[in-house]
Order: sequence, then C-alpha cells, then structure tokens
Amino acid sequence: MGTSLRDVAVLAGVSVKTVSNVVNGYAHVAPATRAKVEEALARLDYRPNLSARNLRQGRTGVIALALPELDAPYFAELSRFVIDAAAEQRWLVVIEQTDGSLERERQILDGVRDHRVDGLIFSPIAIGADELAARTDDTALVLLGERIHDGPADHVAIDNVRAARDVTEHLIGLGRTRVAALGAQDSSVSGTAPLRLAGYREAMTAHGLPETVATVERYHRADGFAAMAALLAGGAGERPDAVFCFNDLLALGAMRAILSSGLRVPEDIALAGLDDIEDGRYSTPTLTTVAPDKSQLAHIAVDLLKRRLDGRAHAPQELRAGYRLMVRESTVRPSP
Amino acid sequence: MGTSLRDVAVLAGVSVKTVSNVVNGYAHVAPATRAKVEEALARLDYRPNLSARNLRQGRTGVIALALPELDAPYFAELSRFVIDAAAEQRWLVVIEQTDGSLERERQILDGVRDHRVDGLIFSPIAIGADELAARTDDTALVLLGERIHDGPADHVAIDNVRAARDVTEHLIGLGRTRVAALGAQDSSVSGTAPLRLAGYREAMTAHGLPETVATVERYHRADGFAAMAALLAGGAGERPDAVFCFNDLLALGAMRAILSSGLRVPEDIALAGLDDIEDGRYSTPTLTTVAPDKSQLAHIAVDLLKRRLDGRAHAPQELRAGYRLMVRESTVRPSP
DNA sequence: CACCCCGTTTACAACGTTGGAACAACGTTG
DNA sequence: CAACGTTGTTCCAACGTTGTAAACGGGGTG
Repeated sequence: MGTSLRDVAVLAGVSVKTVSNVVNGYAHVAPATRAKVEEALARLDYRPNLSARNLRQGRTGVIALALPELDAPYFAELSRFVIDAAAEQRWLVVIEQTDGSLERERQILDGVRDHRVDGLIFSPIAIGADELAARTDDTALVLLGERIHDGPADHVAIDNVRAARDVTEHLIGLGRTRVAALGAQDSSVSGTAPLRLAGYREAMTAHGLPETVATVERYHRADGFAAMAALLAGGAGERPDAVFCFNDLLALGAMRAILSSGLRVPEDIALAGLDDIEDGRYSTPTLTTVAPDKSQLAHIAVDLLKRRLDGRAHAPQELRAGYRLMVRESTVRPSP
Repeated sequence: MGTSLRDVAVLAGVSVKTVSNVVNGYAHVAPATRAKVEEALARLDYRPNLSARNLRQGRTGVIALALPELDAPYFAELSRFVIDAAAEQRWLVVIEQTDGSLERERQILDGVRDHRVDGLIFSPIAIGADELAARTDDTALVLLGERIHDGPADHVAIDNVRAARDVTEHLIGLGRTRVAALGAQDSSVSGTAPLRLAGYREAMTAHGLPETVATVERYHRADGFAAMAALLAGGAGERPDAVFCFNDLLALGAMRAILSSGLRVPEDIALAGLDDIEDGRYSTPTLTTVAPDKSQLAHIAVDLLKRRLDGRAHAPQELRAGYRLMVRESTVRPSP
C-alpha cells in the first residue's frame, strides 16, 4: 500500500492522531506543529486511504445511479448532470444499467445494501410501487421520473401530465385534428408512459377530438419507426396529420419513417417529442419537443439524497422540476 | 451499520472467523457447522461490509472510466460496453468526465492514487505523452483510443489511420474528386485527429487529389455545422463534392448545414463519418460511417486492466480492436 | 504558591474483515 | 499406547482511519 498516517507521523515526529488532525483541518493545532506535519505530508505525498476512512465513518462517498440504459441520449445527458451535481458534494457516481429488466431492478435495489454506496438514484421502469414499498432496507433512495406517487421514497420528476397536455395543445393549435399519440405501453406497470398518455387524452377530450394511440415495446428509434410505419399503412384519410411521440427517440424514428415514405414533416405530418435530446436539434427538420430542466432534476435528486444521508429526513417528498416547450421545424416550418 | 460477522457468529454460536470461512467458501468446514452458520446468515440477512473487506484486502472492486463527456453518443455507447464488461469481473464503474480539459485530466490521473479505485480506463484528449510517461504512480492504467505509441501504459484502439484511409478511398471510389476532411484540430497534442488526418492524406496522395482540410475546436454537432457552412461559403466550383468527417457528430452537424443550404446528400455532397453512433442510422439520409467494435474495445480494455491487477503485467501493450465500414445513404442513395 | 483553565497533543479503542498461527479433537499408524 | 497427521475451529493481529477521553504544560487567577 501507499504511505499511511503512521509513516507521516514518524517522519514529522508526532503522533498519528495529530497528523490526522492536520489532514482534517482540526482547529487546535500549533502553527509550528502544523508546519512540520504539512512538510512531512508533502514530502511523502500522503493520500488518505479512503477504504479505511469509509470503514471508520460508515460512508463510502459513492452513490449509485441506476437507469435503463446509458446509450439512450436522454439518460446520457441526465447522467452528466447527476455526475456533476454529485461532484459538488465530492461524491463519485457509479452507473448501473437495468435494461428495464425487472430482475436487474430488483438486484440493484437489493445490492444497495452491500455498503458499497451510500445512496441510490433510481430510474425504474419495471418494478412496481408495492414492491418498492415493501423494501425493508433503509438506504437513502431517490426515484427519478417515476410515477409512484405518495410512494415510499423521495421522488423527483417533471409534471408529465401537464407537459404532455401542453405538447398536444400545441399540435392542436396548429389546426391539426387527427393527432396521434405514439408511445403507450401495454405492460408498463410503472414509468411515465401512462402519465403522458393521460396528458394527451386531457387535451384531446378538451377539444372533442378523436384519439389515436400507438403502443410500443420500448423507447428506441426502431420502435418509433415501426409504430409510425404502422400508422402510415392506414389509408390517407385515416393517416394522422400530427403525432406526439412520448420521447424524442421515438420521434426521430417516426420522422425517418415519415420521410422515407415520401411524406413531408411538418407539411403532411407535424411531429413532436419529449426529452430535448441533442439529436433533435440537428435533425432535418429539427424536432419540436419538451425540454425538462435536466440540471434541475439532477440537483434536486442529489439534494434529496444529501438530506437523507445527513439524517435530515422527513416524510418522503415528491418534487417537480421545470420544463419548456421547444417549438422547432417539425411542427412549424420557418418562413425562409 | 448493518449486521456484521460478529452478529452472525453470536447467533450461530461459533467464532467470527468460522463465519468468515463459510462466507468465503473455505473448504474445511464441518457440514453441521456450515448449516448452522448458513441459517444464521440467512436469518440476519448478512451482507459483507465491503469497505472493511477492501481495507483488509487493499482492493476496492471499483474501476474508473474517465472520458471527455458522457453525452457524446460515442462515449455513452462505449460506456455501456465498459460497464457490462466490468460487471463480468464483478467490478463497478465510476464515470468521470474531463470535458477535454487538461486540468481535469491531470486531476483524474492524480486522483487515482486515493485508493478509491483499483484501476483507470482513460480516454485522454489534452494530456501529452511526456506527461503520462512522467507518472510516478503505479496504479493500473489503460488508455483508450489514444495515439500515444510505445507509451508508458497499456493502450487499445482501432487502427485509426487505416480506417480513415478506407473511408476516404470509399468516397474517392464514388468518383468524387474534391474530397474534404473535416475535423482536424490545431491544438490537439494527443487524441485521434492527427491519425485520421494522416489516413485521409494517404488516400488523397495515392490518387493524386488535392486536399481540403477544415479544422474544428471540438467534436460536437455545432462544430460540424459551422465548419461545413464555411466550406459551403466558397464558390460552387470550389465546393467539395464529398466530405469525410472525423466523427459522426461532426457529420450530422455538417449534414444539417448542407441540407439547410438547399443542397442534397449524397447527390451534391457525399458525406461520411466515423464512430457509428445510433443517430447516424436514423438520420435522413442515413450516415455512412466506420463502426469500431465497441464491445471488443471495452473487453480488451477491461482485460488489460485485469491482467495488471492480477500482477500478470508485462511491458505496456498496444492492442487493436476491429472496425467495419458501414455504407449507407449519405454516400450511396439506394435505387428505390 | 496552589489551583484551574484552556490549548495542544497523545493513547487507546473501534469500525468489519481476513490471513496465519495455534489449538483441540480425533483417527491412524508403528 | 505414544507419536503423528488430518480436520475443524478459534485466537490474535493487522489493514488505516478517527472519536473519545485523558494527559500534558504553560499562563492567569485567587
């Protein structure tokens, strides 16, 4: 191993504890002693052994971020913000991927107990509210973008229902009447799909418009492509003239399907997504979407975790982050 | 804290070490004792405290992956593979982002010493070979996609020169003669830009064609957009009829610039990238690119690290992962 | 001058784990 | 039946750190 407090102590001619005091910035250390110790620290290039410190303090300084998949741009972008927000607390972040599998989600929830991490920020898909509530473990847990209300853990998300309604209203406001929703899920116990569907329905009902709902298995471009292709297969009269996709990846897949079928966006079909991933700012046409405040989401999540870890815990909280509607070319072609 | 070996030992009526032996699968434990202990383990739902185990064993079971930015799709996709490959070794992965800043890169290289991680997989941009060589630390280090040859550390990458030459040859093979390279960097000490530029030059020289090189600051869509816009600003006679972008993000930015200027891809300008990020498979047109074998990259990196950690170290190795040229619509429009 | 206070420093124990030595019990062998 | 090997179990120490409490010493107070 490297140099320890003991080595430094020997060199400086003081006790181990005094070195520890200097390292930790304890106030009552005589200037002369401090200087001596600091020189020894520098000479030996001392680094605290964090395993030992963690053992002593019962903290690891590492939190886990569990999400479905890192290569979905939304989660990659979100991870960046979480890592940065955690760094402000001097925490490291380990990333775990669930692939949306129930078993993996259980494993992760369970594995939190092995003391490797102090807390968990979790974006679940498959696991249900009841199972989460049945958790016996008391490790700090924050749920991200999760629909479980009044659940057993802290929770932060945007207002998915309202956001979905806003997008749908925007599409309706363009004068479109055959507005489809793309991204409902048959199996989804949890997740945001039902919320976004609810928001879509509210808007359609409010305007007395008929609903068209396309379901998907997952939230990848390929699913959006396939679902859109199916919608287009209907006759021209039934074909939607606007589509709200439940996330941007679906929208980009759908866009590809529309364009390669020879139709135009937005002239024939207006298209909107949700997430504001960077891809959508560079697609042709650029993609109208809802931009959740990802930085705020990350900061709130880290903050909630911190409160729990500091013991300043209350009843589980449910907090909201903000969002903005970003209108781009896929719904409104700019006049040249 | 949770339950410890001591608690289990008390309940089972044996010594702490015996419980430890059972937990670690030590051979010589009497069946009766083993059963007793296992029941106690189960009853108390024992989890080893990994901080303590780590302290004892001098290992943390955590490796770091340091890369420029997680929200660049290439790195997000790569991270996924690294995390999965590390999981096969039962390692966790913490992710650190450098933003390509020299200072951050130094910090990370330095911070490896604080015993929080057993090893580091590092994709450097700013830091130079000399500085890496001057590293005094002996923590396991693997460089990823890095141009430092015969350097001080293990290293894995694709053959960037050959890959770049292959793409350029492909563009030339289409009959294009004004083939530009987009993505050179003025400041790049390290990184892959010079290699890709070299490959481009080899191909152009071989065919006696004139070179056009556009430089960029960074490797984002916005940089590709701006650089392409600048290339287009030249008169129609000078305008390139094919562009090889040094990564896919640049290419997608460039594509957007070409399309929004009213030109067509590939009819007016053929376009190719490198990385094979998913976006390029769904853009319109889809993007021709080089697909590095990311899974192989990740596995080789993890494997090199494992060898070092197991003490099976040799002289620093330089290994190559494979790649494939993916020809798509941005260079060859399919006949309908 | 005895006392106490306060700033400074130290000794000790403990966090939970595991390697190694020691030890006990038992069966085998000469 | 004594010496020995094998198997199973325990005891002890150590990894490096920090909290607690106690010791030390110098200056001010009564």
